[in-house]
Order: sequence, then structure tokens, then C-alpha cells
Amino acid sequence: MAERILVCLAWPYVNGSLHVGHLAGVYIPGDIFARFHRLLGNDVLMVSGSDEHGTPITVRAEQEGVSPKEIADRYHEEFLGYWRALGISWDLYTRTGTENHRAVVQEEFLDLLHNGYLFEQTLEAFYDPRAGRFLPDRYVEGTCPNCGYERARGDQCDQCGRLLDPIQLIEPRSRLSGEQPVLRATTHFFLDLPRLQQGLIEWVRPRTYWRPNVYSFTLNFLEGGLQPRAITRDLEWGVPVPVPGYEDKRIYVWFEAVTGYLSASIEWAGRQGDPQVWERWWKDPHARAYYFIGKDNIPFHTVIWPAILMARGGLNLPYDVPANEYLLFGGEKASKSLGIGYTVPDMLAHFDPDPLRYYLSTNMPETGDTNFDLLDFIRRNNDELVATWGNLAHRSLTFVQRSFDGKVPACDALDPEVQARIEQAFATVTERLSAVHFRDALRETMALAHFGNRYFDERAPWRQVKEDKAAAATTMANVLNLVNGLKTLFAPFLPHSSERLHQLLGYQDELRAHGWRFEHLPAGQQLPPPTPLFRKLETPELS
RNA sequence: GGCGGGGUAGCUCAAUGGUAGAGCAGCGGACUCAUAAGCCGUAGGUUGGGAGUUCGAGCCUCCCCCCCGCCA
Repeated sequence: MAERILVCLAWPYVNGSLHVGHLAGVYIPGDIFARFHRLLGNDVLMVSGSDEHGTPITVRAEQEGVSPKEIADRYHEEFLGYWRALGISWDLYTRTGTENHRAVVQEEFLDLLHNGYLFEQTLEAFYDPRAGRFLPDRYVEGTCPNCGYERARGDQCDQCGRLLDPIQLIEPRSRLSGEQPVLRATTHFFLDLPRLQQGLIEWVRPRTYWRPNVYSFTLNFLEGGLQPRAITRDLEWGVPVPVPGYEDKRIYVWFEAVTGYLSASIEWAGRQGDPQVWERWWKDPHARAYYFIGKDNIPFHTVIWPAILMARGGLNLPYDVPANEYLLFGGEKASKSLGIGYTVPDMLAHFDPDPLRYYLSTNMPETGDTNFDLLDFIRRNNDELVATWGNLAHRSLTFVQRSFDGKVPACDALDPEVQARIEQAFATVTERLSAVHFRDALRETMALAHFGNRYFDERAPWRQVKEDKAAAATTMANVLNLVNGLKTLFAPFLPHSSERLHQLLGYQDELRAHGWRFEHLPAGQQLPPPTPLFRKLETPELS
């Protein structure tokens, strides 16, 4: 029976190009997982979208002197281009600026208010009289009370590293106008997290199948005690608060953005012409929701979002949150301002999607930070993807083309060892992918390709074909079937080349129609003239 | 400063407390269908340093050194 799998991927901020670390940590793993489950025949719903709100976007917009909407539009379009080029197989990739999202967030807000999980509280915050608005902490600058640094930010002093509250700054200034800000009372809604703490702990504790870092981090976080968190801010850019008197405030992003998973599912249902169909993934207790995120997002997905869902009631909490660590560049975190790391458009301008997917999969930061190295990428492309897998497929196809008129040779039964190896690989890879262990799964798949090359060499069909053509036919039937199995095993990782190989193996339909299983090639199936699946890369093609 | 993640073969990374592994690079060999790819064999590590717990520690505890990240 088909299972229902909700695949949620982190919502990227649209304040600049993504770098390949985002792909390795979130978008490639999520896509592999969704493709795998679709091939298994499960009902997959894979959603995300662009996060248009939040300070980084307004900062960027102010720097450029344009509206936040313009920034959001620009990068949203750019991101859509990434997904097309990389083959990220969304059911829906939307954005937080939609009317639907506003409605879903506001309804959620009112539900929580009605259920008694929101309360109002007044506090004092800095207000810039010249700019006529409240200032986020990092927009206040002044002298550090600890070290005397004159340009300390409201949240932290860059010189001595001390954490600050803007109120502690000596001679505070607004970074917007340079004026001295004044303290002004403002009232906000707070989410009553302490009231949910015990329920959250009880929910998390049995989740021992979570990745160890996610599990222990979350329990520590919860047992350390939760504070109420303000979920509204004095901002103009965002989802309006659906309560009279809050016209000048907005729902804060960390409450609003996570709700995108739900609003995107609802939007998708509407587009299917079946407005309630999203409930299959959100209300059926047997459905499983997986959230693919970076490690910096763990508490929002294992504490805050579950807290909101719990407070609301009736909707499924996450089943698993397979957060990845970071992909580093030369041992350092990517930084546009410091010129560290490669952006997605940088890489897509020079390389095909599948080699990039391969390298980011084989070097995925599943258990700890890993390093992206351009020379290593080229090496793995040439020595592993091309030499092992691409070569196995190509030598098989060209041999059959030349010696068997491009027709799949007949064979009564596959070599028992070949059959067993393929079946074993399917069993292992299925188990690994189900457990969200991508690197292991890819390693197992590549190991089968190594076996294929060894089998080819040991049987030496180039010799058999001269001495005993029937034996050569048997060998090639085995090899082609092995390649056919590998095509499917590689498909979640390398969708473009597997689809092309599917055609090169003589099929007229799409790979997906055949599902996640080892299928014997029909004897006599005509194969088209082959071309290599991958190309070797020369010295760095990226300046 | 606080919190967190790391330091394992030349490189990139693995290893429920139970003989430290893989891929690639290196070296040697046989082959030639294939993008000079593939196959076989081989070498390579006092697991950053020190102490402790244990029958047994890369893994657990403590101290130190180094790298990185985060901090309303």
C-alpha cells in the first residue's frame, strides 16, 4: 500500500544567490528522497518556496534603494532557474508573498490566540523619531559598555564579542538616520512556549531514530527551559497581524515562514482542483513528514514549529528532521562578502547538473561538516562518475552495438551471482535511503557498478565473441541487465543521466513508469547508437 | 566570553566500547570491449597531545593545543 510522504525543504531567503552548500545540505537530499519515494510508488508531496520577508531582505532592498518586493521577485526568479537546471522535483515551489500564505498564517495566528497560546505584553524598544520607526537591534549602534568600542551593534560588540542589549549601549545612534533613538513602549504578541514545553519533551523523547545531533540538540534545548517568544514585530514588510490596533506591526518571520510548509501544501491542493487533498499529508496519522534543513534551523523545526502545530491541534508534527551540517569551502563557511565559496549560478554556468549532484551527494555533510573542493569535484567526476559508472554503461552499450547489432541478446536466466548482487544492492540501497542515509546509499550503488566492471573484465566478451558467440551473448545480457538495474539505483541521485540511459537501453517511455525495482530488459530490444553519459572535465573550468 | 562542531592514510571521508576501513592518488602486474577508461595485487595510520575509567577506548571522563561555526 502506498505511503504518504510529505517532503518539506527549508525556505531560502531571497536576499542573494544561493551557494552550493545550500544544495548539499537541503535541496539535493530532499530531492533524492522525494524521487526515491515516488519510484517506490508512494504518494509524495514535496513543497517549499521563497521566504520574502525578514530583515535580510529589507536590508538588501535599502542598500539598493529598491522595494523589498523587487528584491524578492528578482531572486525568486533566479531560484526557479536553479531548480529547473538541477532537476529539483517540486510539487510546488511557491513564495511567502502569496495571498494564500497570508490567509493561512493569519488563520493559524487566530487559532492559537483562540486556544490561549498567545498573550500580549508591552516592552520598551528603541525608536528612531526621524525615520519614524522602531529599530531592529542590529540597526542600533553605539559605544560598547564593556570595551569602549564606538561602533558596537545593538546585538553584539564586534570588537570584544560581548552580547548586548541595545539599551546597554552608551550614546546609541540609529544606523538609519544617525539620530539618537528614544525608548518607546510597544506591545507585542508572545507565543507561550513554556506551556508547551512538557508536551514537546514527551513528543521528542521517543524520537530516538532522529540523527544524533538533532535529537540531543533538541532535548538539550527543551530541557534548558523555554521562554515566551515575541511573534510580532514593529515592521512594515511581512504578514499583517489580524488583530485591531496592530496595523503597524507584522507577524515575525520565524513564526510565519515555517507555516509555509502548510500554506504551500494548501496552495498545491487548490491548484490540483481538489482543495482538501492536502489533508492526506497533514491529518492522516500514518502520513510521514520529513523536513530537510541546515543545522542552523534545527530549533525552528524541532521545537517552534511542532509547538505551533501542537498548540493548534489536529495537524501532523514532523516525523523526522534530517538536518545536515555545513559544506565548507577551504574549511570555512561560505561568505559572499569575503568571497568564500561558489554560488549555484557560478557552478551551473560551468558544469552539468548530474556531476554536481554526484559530488554534493558523495560529500554530503550528513554527520559532520565536509569540504567542497573544486579539484576534488573534478577528480571525482573523472575518476568515479566517468571512469566507473559512465564507462560501464558506455562500454556495454557500444559492445552490444558493434557485436550484436544493437539488440539486447537473449538469455534464459541471468547468472545467479549477477542476479543476487543486483537484488542485494536494491535491498541495501532501499534500506539506506529509507533511513535518510544518502552517502551510504550512493556508495553501495557505486559498489555494484564496480562489480559490473569486474564481471565484464572476467568474462572478457571481446574474446568470447570470437570463440563462442553464445557465451558472449550471455555475458552481455547479464551486463546490460546490470546496467539497467544501476540506472534505477542511480536515478534519485542522477536523474538526468539515468533518464537518458533509459532511452539508450531502448525504452520509449519514462524511467519513472518502471518504478523502483530490477526489471529484465526484453530480449531483442533495439538500442539506439550510444553516446557517453558523462564527460571528463579538464583543469578548473571555473576562474 | 558562552555554547556547539571538528582534528583518523598524501587527499576527501567512514567506523552501536570489541582486530582502525573506503574511494582516489602512489607502486607492481595482466588485459584491450570502453571517454588511456576498466581489472588484479600491494604499500600506507602511536586515530592532535597527556592522564583516567574499562578485560578492552578513535569512541566514555578530565586537562591542554589547534581549526571552524553560532550567539534575540
